[in-house]
Amino acid sequence: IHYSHKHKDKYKDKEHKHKDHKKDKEREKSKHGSRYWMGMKSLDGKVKKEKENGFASPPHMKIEPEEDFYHSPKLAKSLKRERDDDNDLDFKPKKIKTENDKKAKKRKQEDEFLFLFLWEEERYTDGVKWKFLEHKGPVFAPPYEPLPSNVKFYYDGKPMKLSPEAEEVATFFSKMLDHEYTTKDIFRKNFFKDWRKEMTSEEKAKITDLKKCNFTEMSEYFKGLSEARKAMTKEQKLKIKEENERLLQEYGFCIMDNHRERIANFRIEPPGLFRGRGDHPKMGMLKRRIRPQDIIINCSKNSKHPEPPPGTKWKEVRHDNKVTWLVSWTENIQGSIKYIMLNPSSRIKGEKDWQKYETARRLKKCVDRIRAQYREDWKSKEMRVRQRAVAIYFIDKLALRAGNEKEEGETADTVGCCSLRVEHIKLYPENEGQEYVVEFDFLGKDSIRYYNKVPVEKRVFKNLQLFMENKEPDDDLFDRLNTSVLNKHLQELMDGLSAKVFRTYNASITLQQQLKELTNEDENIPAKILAPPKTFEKSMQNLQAKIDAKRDQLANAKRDLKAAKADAKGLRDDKSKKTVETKRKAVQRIEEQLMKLEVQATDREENKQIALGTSKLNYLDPRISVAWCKKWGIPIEKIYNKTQREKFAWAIDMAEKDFEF
DNA sequence: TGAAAGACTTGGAATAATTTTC
DNA sequence: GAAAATTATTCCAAGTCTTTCA
Repeated sequence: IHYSHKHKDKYKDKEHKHKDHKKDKEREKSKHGSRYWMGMKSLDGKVKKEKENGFASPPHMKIEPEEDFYHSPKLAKSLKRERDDDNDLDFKPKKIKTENDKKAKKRKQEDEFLFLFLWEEERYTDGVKWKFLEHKGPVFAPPYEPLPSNVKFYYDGKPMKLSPEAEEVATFFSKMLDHEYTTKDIFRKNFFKDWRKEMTSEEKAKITDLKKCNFTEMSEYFKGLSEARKAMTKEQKLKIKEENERLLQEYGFCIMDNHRERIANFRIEPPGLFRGRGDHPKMGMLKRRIRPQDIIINCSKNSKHPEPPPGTKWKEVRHDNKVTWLVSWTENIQGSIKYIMLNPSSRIKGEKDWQKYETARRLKKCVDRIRAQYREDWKSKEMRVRQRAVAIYFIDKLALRAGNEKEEGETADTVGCCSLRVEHIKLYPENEGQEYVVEFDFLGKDSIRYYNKVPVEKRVFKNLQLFMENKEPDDDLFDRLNTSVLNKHLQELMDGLSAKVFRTYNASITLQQQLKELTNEDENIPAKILAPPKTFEKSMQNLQAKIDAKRDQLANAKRDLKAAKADAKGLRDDKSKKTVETKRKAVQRIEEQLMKLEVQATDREENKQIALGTSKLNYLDPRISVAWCKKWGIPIEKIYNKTQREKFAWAIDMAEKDFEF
């Protein structure tokens, strides 16, 4: 086949240029990952044509490289060499499931296409993420529209016309008036300080006390606007929808290496007041408006780069194909960089996701060894080794996050494993009949409280006592450890291993086990798996409230019935008899409703068992669920909604019913 | 070597769209 | 057919981890 050489040469070229083998991982990744993505919506119609060949449709052949898709870098390398040496264009996957011979010839063609594409994908070595990238740039926040003159701001009871700059910031506050934030001291203090920066000197002189500011008219005005928006006619709503769709079509997609890909966040974040989570020292600060001169554009040299709005300039246009972002800017609250990147359905995100689960599957193979190792290390002579070993145990057993250190005063005070302080744990040699109990109580990511009482192994317990000796409550529990030391160690234990891999691994392996356990042949499976909503607890509470209300209602109805009966007994007329009947019916009806609610409640509670809830999107290998669906004939739509199906398209395509995590 | 910068994933809250209930 | 409840989507803060820099 003629087109082979060109590619071959390209490949060889690369090989010579890059002698370092650090990135073998990347190569190995694309080897099998491309299977799905290469068949995806393509721009030049090339793949589409192949699709007519039956190639890009769900595969009826299956490639089964040894070792569950994973090659150690070394192996990957040698496989590659082999091919290279053979000048191998009729490279065949090791095993092909053949259904019949008729299709064999066709399949061979497919293999050649497959090979070609694998070839193509293999170019991405040394961190290169794409070859071609073109997009339309970001959509900026709409400019500020001054308030109508009848909407006034009052200072100290008197109306006061603000300059547009000061007024805009005031509107940010007024829009949050109903929010708890605006009652918090830090929020108010930060807001007022930043607001004053936007004021004219006259305004600054006059407005000196936030308590004297009255934003209610402004607040009412915005409430009115949102009411009006809700009350719009069908046509008006449709018009807005169409406009949004137009914007999406124009700015919401980019072209990356022959694919038209959806962009995740093509709109620049509008200005507003920073809302931190928990006790964030910066809450209330002004998030300033992003202008074209703040924006760095990233695209390929040979693309048509986006034009800045008339009369403006980009900060920079660069061509860095070692990164995946299209647009970036520096945010003014923390000074961190924000990015515009692709949607989870894109090749670049999907491949990465897939890779993540492959890493977790590799952990499965050596987790026993690693566990044995850290248990051994609990006995180490070296303090840092012991601390490391106990930390890994927590990460593995309790799914704690790594816990990077954070700059004090810049963010809320939250911790993870490595940043735990003495004050965050309590030790109980005995507690409620269990030995060696550790009580965790700390604020984790997003200032969400982690509270847990767990019995641990004696050695762990003794070590913790040791770590806490002679320390103040606010001292680090693991004073000889940080995340970079920890991850360096993990990396040595397994290529690609870091703390968060344990979360992925443990979540996925547990899901698989649970599915196996809880699904039995003769049962009518389906309802079980239906994922409880993220708001599970809340909806459970709602339901409970309903049940309680219904009970009250029932009690009332019964009382009424009794009263009516008594009446009827006394009066003995038709009318009161009738009332008794209706009351009786009412009681009956309410009883039925109550029953229904109670059934609902137990159903929901039981469903929790295989809760696919929140972790579904980030920690559970989608192939497990996909395989389960295929095995039990459950439509995938029951598990994943549209967005999720797009994100996991690779898994839906890739996983067979016998997939094992 | 350690801090800072950079890139990318994770996850809650707000908001929009859709479905259910009354 | 409106209101309420539920579910989907968007938004963006807060993490993790890698790379760069001094």
